[in-house]
Order: sequence, then structure tokens, then C-alpha cells
Amino acid sequence: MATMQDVANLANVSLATVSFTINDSKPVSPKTRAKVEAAMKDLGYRRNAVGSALARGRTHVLALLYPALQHRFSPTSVRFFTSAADQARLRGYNLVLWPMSNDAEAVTELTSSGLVDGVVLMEVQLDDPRVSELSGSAVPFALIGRTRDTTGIPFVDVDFESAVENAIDRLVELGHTDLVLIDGGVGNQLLGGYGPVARTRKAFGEVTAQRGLSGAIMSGVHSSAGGRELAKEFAAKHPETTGVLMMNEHAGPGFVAGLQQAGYRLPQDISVLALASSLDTASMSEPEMAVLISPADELGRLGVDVLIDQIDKKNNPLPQLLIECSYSPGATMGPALKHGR
Amino acid sequence: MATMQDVANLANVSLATVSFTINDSKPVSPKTRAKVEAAMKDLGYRRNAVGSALARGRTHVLALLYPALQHRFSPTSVRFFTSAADQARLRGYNLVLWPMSNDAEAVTELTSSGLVDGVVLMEVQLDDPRVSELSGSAVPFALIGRTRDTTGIPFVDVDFESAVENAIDRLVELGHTDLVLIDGGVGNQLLGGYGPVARTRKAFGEVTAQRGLSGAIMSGVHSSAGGRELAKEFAAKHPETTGVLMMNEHAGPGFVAGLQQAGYRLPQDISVLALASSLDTASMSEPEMAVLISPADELGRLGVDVLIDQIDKKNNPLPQLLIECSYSPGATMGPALKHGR
DNA sequence: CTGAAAGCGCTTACAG
DNA sequence: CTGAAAGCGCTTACAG
Repeated sequence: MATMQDVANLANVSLATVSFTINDSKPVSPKTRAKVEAAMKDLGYRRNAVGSALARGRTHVLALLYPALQHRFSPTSVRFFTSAADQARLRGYNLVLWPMSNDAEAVTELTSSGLVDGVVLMEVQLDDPRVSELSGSAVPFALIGRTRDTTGIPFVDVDFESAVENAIDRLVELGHTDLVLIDGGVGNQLLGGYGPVARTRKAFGEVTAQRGLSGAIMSGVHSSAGGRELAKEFAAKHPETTGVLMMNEHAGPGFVAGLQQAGYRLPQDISVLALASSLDTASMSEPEMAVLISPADELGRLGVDVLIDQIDKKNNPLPQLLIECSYSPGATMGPALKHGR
Repeated sequence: MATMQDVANLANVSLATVSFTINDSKPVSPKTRAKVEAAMKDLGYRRNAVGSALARGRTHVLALLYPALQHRFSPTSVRFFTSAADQARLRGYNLVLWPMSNDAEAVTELTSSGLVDGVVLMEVQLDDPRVSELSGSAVPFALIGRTRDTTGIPFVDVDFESAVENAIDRLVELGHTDLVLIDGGVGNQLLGGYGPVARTRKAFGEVTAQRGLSGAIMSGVHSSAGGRELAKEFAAKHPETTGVLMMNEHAGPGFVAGLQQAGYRLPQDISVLALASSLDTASMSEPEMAVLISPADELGRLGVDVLIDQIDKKNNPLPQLLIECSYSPGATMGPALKHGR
């Protein structure tokens, strides 16, 4: 690989001048610029990223942190990976994947390595130890998700509270008053629980109470087979229920299948609305589910934007963005029957 | 952040000695080592990755290349991201995501940036221009997948040929002689087509011909809704077919649902076997599909292993690994009826 | 076993 | 507008 010095030699200018023309960091005469550019082309020169990073104190590398050993992301979470990587590239950064167990020690290792200019956090818990660790470091960060206390913490997240209200509104409008929320579980209680589930449960409890609806929660399955089993249990435990909020992408299709095996007709006997999911996943079930679509791509993109703006000292105060889900109809939504089944 | 010089000052030794003790690159007396380690602990010192990379000529960063704008990976492809990242971390490397359009220019930009020690390629086409470009560069690489001509090219891939034979064997054993393969399309024909699909089609054609079976191919849908539509078309075009190889994770559940809407009973009227998919995806359909499970996690891991061994000059000749799919039964497999429907 | 010094490939005050 | 030189944080021959 040719170095900047090689270019300088060939163009008969100084190392500094080559740097100036490459970075447009100082005025360079057209003549000199031409010489330098010709030399670069001749040598196929590309600026070495490591040398540059050391001199600038900027690596242009961002880390995407997510819990290690968690290989079963929801299809929706997975989109953060690609949309964040795209946006990073677009803005001249690179995104490195940083799987780590949920301990603070590994965060320190990352932030003090000097490898990354900033950190994006995924799969945030309400009391996430990684966040306090990052707050204490000098490295800028942004969350996709949010902690319980978000004071001074830049984040982008789904507006779960509003999504729950939206979902319940739609069901109530169709006459449903007995509802069940199905989710994937809050996970580690020590960390306050997985944000999306914890917030959704809270909102679900509040909104159903406030409107005098019956609202129960079911959880604990993580596969389509589990969803089938859960449907049996649901039929036994909640015979009066006519409306289901499904916030479990792995179990959704199995649950819908299980309902039908248990004798329910959709949507005559029961309505199901997928929450914070994707069209893709919602259409995996038979019939296709109605769904409040999670703005996953947008979140990945915005998470990176918020982070880079912060690195460039462009945003003040720190942004906290809640993005709405959008509704897409499906064959699982219908009016409640007057007399149950 | 404390630097190595800070540590040296505090420990009253030279910069070099600190380096020697950190890297175990030269003998250091126990006494000196203790002083240095105490100083490091006092200062909370961590070696700066950029300085180290520049001096060593090694960044310990690997790139994972995949086509940009391709946000609809199959659930199985997605696992490469996390399993590769895990293995990289385990071996002391970092994995950066590198979405790029399928052109050679961007590869050059990557390999000449000095940022990465090696490259893993995903979503390989039979005549992939990225591969020829990488072959011409000095940067080590490994494919997850393989090109048409694999001479001298290190790769790990699913053994699609053997999987197809395995699948057909199982169907033939149950009496099926009229088969259809459903896939997601070969994609860009200019690049020879997407490896898994192209190889599977070829093997399917060969094996069916060789055994005197009827074999047709259907394609062109990329969603569960598309799968439903395709089932109608299938019923019309292939009324004699009793065995389906499903290599399309997006369309699979919809196709199975569509079959039943078209009046098929599974598995009495027709058998469906998912190919190179996952248990998760196969269980999304109702009933759950039998499946030849793709060794996705293993491939991500091995791809990184092959690459790092090569960087460490550990492997010679370059490995070319084909990994088998493993069978998992499901309710969609049954004996062929004597007289069709 | 330890240290002084050169060097990795850049950027950027500083001087002209 | 251009250049000589210091410096970013390390590693590693070389000398002792």
C-alpha cells in the first residue's frame, strides 16, 4: 500500500500538502492539487484509516451493543442491525457488533479501548447497568430503547404507551371489553425487566383499569410451538376474552393456529392484534394478523443519527425520540359478539 | 485516559518495559511486573487499540460484507451476523458490518483502508465480483457460501447438494415421485445467481432426472402472502404433485396455509419438507413443517475461524468446508396416496 | 532483564 | 499557499 509520503514524493510536495488536499483542510493551489491528485491516482493511494484515527483522535467506528448469547432476537430487533449499519456507512462511520453479557465490566473494556467514537445500545432493560457505566465514561452513547429514568439520556424508542392505547382503542371500538396481553416475558427482573415488555404491561394495566376493561397478561413462551400450547391454556383460563394483544413475534403464528384448534373462529369469536411487530411476521399466521407495525428501520437509523450528532457536538439538549407504530389491517380483527361463544 | 507513558512514569520503568509486561513479549522480572501491574490498576489503564494497531500493523477488526439495501434476509442468514460476531469476540477480534452494493469498487475501498485484517463474505453469488476483487487484494478473506469456481478460495457452506439428495430420498421413501421445489429465486442472473438457490436447483434437476422423478420449480414470491397465492397456482399447475421441497423461509407458512385453502390435507394429500431452514421458521406454519435444518450458527462461527486461522497463517491449504443439514420431523411428511386426490 | 530510540501513517499548530 | 517538525499511543529491533 502506498503511503502519504509516497504520494508526496511522487508529486514533489510535502507530506503536509498531500494531507491538506485530501482533507481540504487548508487552501491548496489548483496546480499543486492537480499534481497531488495525479500522484494519488498513479499509486492507487487510499488514506490509511488507522494512522488517520490515531492523529485525529477519532476512529469513525461506532459499536452496537447487544446482550451476548441472545441469538433469538425478534425479527423486528434484527432490523436494528442492518438499518443502523446502513446509516452509519451513509454518514462515514463503521458499525462494529459488540455482543456482551449484561455486565458493566465489559462496557469499560470497550469505552477505554479507544476503538470506538460512540456506542449504540440495544435491548435495554429498565435498570440497565450498561447505561450507568456508559454515563460514567467519556464516550458518547445513545439507546435504542430506554431506561426507567431517562434524565439526560439520549434515546430513540417505540412509543409503546401510545401503541397500547391505540390497540385498546381499536378493540374497544369493535366492542371488545375483555382483553389479554401476550408478551415474551420481562426477562431479568434484577435489571428491572426488558423495556418494551415492562412498559407495555404497565400501559396495558393502566389503560384497561382506567376504562373499566378486563385485562390479563399471559407470557412465558418463545416459540410457535409454545404459542400453540398457550392457546389451549388461554381457552381454559380466559373463556370470556374476545380481544388479544400479541406482542410476541415468535409465538404469534402458533397462538393463532392453536386458537383455531381450540375451536375459535377468527375474527368471529376472537380478535387478535399484533403489537410492535412487522407485516412480515404478522402475515406468517393464518389468517394474517392485523398489526401495529414497529418503526424498526427508523429506530436503527435514528439511533445512529442521534449518536453521530452528539459526537459532532451538534445536538443540545440530547434528543429523546418516541416513534409511533402504524396500523395495518388484517383478517384477525372483527366486532365482538354480544354473547361470547 | 491514561497512556502507557503514564504507567511507565508511575511505575518508574520505561515505556518499553510496560509494553513487555502487558504483551508478555519479553521476560520481565517479577518485581518489575508487580510495579507495572500496580501502576496500571492505579490508573485504570487500558491499552489503546488504535496506537497498538498502528504499531503492529494489525487492527484485529474483521469486516462482514453483505449486499446493501437487502433488508429482508432470511431468518437463517441473519444468524450469521450474531454467530460470526460471537466467534470473533471469542478470538479477540471485532466484527464490523459492511453493507455494500454488489460492486468491486467498494471492496477496494475497504481493503485499502487498512481498517480490517480480513473479510467474511455473505450472500455469495456464483460469479461474485466481490470475490475476484478480494482475490486480487492482499487482505485475507473467507466466504460463507461459495462461487461457481472455488479453486483456491476458502469457504464454508451448507452442503446443498447433499441436502437435496437427502430430502428427495425421504420423499421417495414415502412413495412420492412427483415433486416441486419452491425457492426464493436466483436473483441477479448477471452474477450467476444466488449460490444456495442455483446449487439447489441444479441438484434438484440432476437427482430427479437420475431417479426418473417428475420435478418442477416454482419461484418468485418473497412473503407469506405471496406463498398463499403461489399455493393456488401450484394447485392448478401441478395437480399430480405430492411432494414439495420448500426453500423459501418467507413464503413457507403462507404456502402451507394456501395449500389447505385449496383443499389439500397435510400430510394425506401432500408432503412438504422445508430445506435449509430453521426449526423456528418451520414451526411457524400450521401444521409444523418437517425441516432439514441449516447449520447457520456453525457457518458463521466457522467462517470467522477459517478467516482468523488464515490471518494467523495457520491453515494451508485453505479450508473448504461443507456442512450437512440435520433432519427434524414434522407433521407435513406422510406417505403418498396410491391414487392422488 | 531493562531502556533509548526509531517507526507505524497520519494531522496540525507554527513559521515562512 | 507550502513545508519542517512535533505528536497521536503504541511495538520492537538494538544495545547494554
